[in-house]
Amino acid sequence: METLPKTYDFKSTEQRLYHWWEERGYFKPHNQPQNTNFDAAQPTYVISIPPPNVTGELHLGHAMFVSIEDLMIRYHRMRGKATLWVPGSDHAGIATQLQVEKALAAEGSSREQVGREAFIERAWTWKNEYGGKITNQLRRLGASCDWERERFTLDEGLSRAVREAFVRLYEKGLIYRGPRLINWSPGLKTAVSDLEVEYSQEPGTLYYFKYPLKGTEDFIPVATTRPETILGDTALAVHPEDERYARYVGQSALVPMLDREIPVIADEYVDREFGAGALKITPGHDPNDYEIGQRHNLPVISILDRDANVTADGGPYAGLERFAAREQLWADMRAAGLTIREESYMLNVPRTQRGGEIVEPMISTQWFVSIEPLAAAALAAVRAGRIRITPARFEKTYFNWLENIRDWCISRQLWWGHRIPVWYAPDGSQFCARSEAEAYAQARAELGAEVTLEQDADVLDTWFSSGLWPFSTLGWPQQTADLNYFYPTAMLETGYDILFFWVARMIMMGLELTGEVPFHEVYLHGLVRDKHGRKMSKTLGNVIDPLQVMDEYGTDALRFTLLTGSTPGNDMNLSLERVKANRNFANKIWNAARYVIGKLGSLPAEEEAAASPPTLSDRWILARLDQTIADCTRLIGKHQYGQAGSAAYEFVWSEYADWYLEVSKQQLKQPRTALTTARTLVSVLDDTLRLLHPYVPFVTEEIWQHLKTAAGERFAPDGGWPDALIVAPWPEVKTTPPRDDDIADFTHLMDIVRAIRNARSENGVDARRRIAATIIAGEGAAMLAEQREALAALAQLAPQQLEISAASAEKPAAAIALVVGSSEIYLPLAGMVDAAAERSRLEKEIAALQAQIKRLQGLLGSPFAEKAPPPVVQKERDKLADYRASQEKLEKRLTGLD
RNA sequence: GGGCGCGUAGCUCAGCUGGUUAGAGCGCACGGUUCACAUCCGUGAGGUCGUGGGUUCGAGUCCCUCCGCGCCCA
Repeated sequence: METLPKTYDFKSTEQRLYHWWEERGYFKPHNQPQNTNFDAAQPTYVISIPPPNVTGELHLGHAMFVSIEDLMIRYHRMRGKATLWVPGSDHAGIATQLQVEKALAAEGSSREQVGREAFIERAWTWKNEYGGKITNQLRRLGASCDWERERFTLDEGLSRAVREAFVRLYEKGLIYRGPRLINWSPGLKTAVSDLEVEYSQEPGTLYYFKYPLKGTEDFIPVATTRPETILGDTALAVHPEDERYARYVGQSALVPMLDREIPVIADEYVDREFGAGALKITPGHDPNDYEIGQRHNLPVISILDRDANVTADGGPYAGLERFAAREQLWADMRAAGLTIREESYMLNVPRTQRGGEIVEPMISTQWFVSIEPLAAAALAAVRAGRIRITPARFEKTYFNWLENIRDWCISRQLWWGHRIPVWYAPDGSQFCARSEAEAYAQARAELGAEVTLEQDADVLDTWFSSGLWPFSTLGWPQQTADLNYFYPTAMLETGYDILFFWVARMIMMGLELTGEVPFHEVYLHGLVRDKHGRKMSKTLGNVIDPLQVMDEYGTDALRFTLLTGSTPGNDMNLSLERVKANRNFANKIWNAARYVIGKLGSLPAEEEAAASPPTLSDRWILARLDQTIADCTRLIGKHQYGQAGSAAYEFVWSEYADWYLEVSKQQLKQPRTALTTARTLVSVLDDTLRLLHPYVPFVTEEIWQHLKTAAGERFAPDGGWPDALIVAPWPEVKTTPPRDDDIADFTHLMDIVRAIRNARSENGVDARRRIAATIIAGEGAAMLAEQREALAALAQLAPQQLEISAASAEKPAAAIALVVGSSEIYLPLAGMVDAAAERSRLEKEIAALQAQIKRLQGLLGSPFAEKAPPPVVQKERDKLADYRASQEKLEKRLTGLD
């Protein structure tokens, strides 16, 4: 006979099982083009992993997405779909480059010193050394990805996809290059996209000053938060209806300290209430000003260079750093009598998502995706329901963003990334091609054989390659067998914080390049915060490391906590107490199984009990299992993963373990019922493990393997034991229609047991003492009689002194009387029943019932009885009848006491 | 300025399309060495579901107001 340790030891289990699963090939689709018996008609279920940064370290965001996606994957695998989870990682241009630069700096070197080629080599070394870290951490979470299909965004295949995508968009006129106002990161020395800029409210200063007008002593007062940009002003704007300044429109103003002449213009954009009511226009360094500049054909002056130092256009300030220039200029203006005042002001400061330093809007020649046509298609796909987003409210966010989208700046002045596939000839003409050779072919045809080309120095935004992820990982642009079979994918699961960065861009790219939606469904989860709802941060010191949590409580406990503690699209606060509780849950299942497996060794032979029909308890647990299977399946289908998990949890703990296992102890002692009981124990446990497997894969697989061995052929499920739980079929409801009467009967028994336990506890009866009981159960008598052993065991009654009858004239006098539905229970607690106390207790019970009766009488006398649906009304009528019957019984007892 | 989410038991959270004495875990009180489990078992206390109003026979659930917290976009 097999014996299991007393507690579940996740440490000795998790790694072993993970390797075993992987080795056995369970992470691969059972049906795939590489198989000899491949069937292209079989349905698939595919998820592309949100590729973590290759330099990243596991955090709870990863733990969250892995838990949810692995649940989805395991569920569909068990449902029989050809299930594929494509793993991979992202080269994360800026993040990785910064890491490598940091390493170089530590050696007293820099990327400029080592040069581009050596730097990239260095980055690859870095990637190869640390890149496996994050994927190994994903494995620890139990991620059942097909690792043989693992991809990296800078792989040759994916790089080819990136070049192909670029060329196609370029040839279609959807990619262009040109000078535009972009967000410049002076620290990183690269352009970043609008999305990579974060705005933070910070206290600052609003500077008021006089804008001198040419040829007069007059001036217009102007306010600005960034005085240094005065150097780049090319107009002064007032509101067209502003009487204060109307007469100046058309005249010229003089840029302070530079005396450059600029026009005074009128534009509706000016807010007369703000500051002094007039606006200086700096098209070279402000997005709004840039637009006004375009409307008025204003010249654009760049007064800051790539390092955010003042350019020659800044005259005497040339060479100063931007904030030094601000101070110097303001001091000079003060000396010149041009300043008015300064007031403190809350600034909206643009900072880079990565480096955190202040972004400088500036004119720069960059590559852009002409986004509107792509956005239109992406909008249409979701509007038409070809892609469904859960929770649905994010569709609105998605629409709103795409409807107001601006061209996407895709070039980055970095080295680590996909080099832009464009080559320039000495005369400036550009050739966009899939390879250098192709570019040369084009150039020679146009410019002659002697032409020499130079490739664009920039790389592409990392999100450009991420946008191709669902199809590039499957082989696109080649029409591979994988692509044909597995694309479009089924589900895209990720955090709502990258809806725009990633999800929307994949939809746009997928539709444009493959003509199909890249996935049919999007599921967005929320952020994981600390137990008080604060964002986790190193400065707050409240970061919870998932690896530590797994070390302490096990992977299953963490997964179950994340899965049942969150609702779609909402942030969750993680508390370690809850993780601990879920570790206990894993142990609970373990011990239930330990009991079942232990019992299987000591059963009577088959012939002794071959024909025993299931008892009420057996039928009840099977009926409840069916309900739980139906609930879990329905809820998972609706993406209500938390509720489905809780339903399984409740079933295992509060029904199977707390009640059925206890009953089974009695039933197993009797040869008549032993075998059916064992069979029921095994089959309910088997199905329950299947239901829980997507949530807590390790403990369930481990138990299931033990169960399979112990139960053997004798108690095998229909169709036999599969090789492993991970590939076992998802449970089906076995009995239809549901056996509601069995549930009602057993529930009645449970109510009786609870009432007796309660009475015992309230009367201070020693928990170990077996007491006598008389139960008068009317129509329920036969049912209870059949369950008398169970009843006696559960309520700690003395079996010889347990009387169950339909009706009885003899009601013990010195006894506590309980009424549970249609049953009356008498507990003759010799020497413990105080008549006065019993009377007062009964009176209290009666009063409570009367209150309920009164309430229901009122309800049923109201329009409720007319207007509510008949079944609802009937339910209340039945309740009223029950209460009345109970009241009657208790009153009789009360008078009987005299 | 526009949009969204949250506010339910001391704490962390469920509660799907409104159905009538509101659930879980932890914590708390009392009692338990019953042959699966003290990472456990039994019993119990604890909530006017942020506020005010409305719709309805019926509202934690739908609508509006306000208060508090958070997020996204501009």
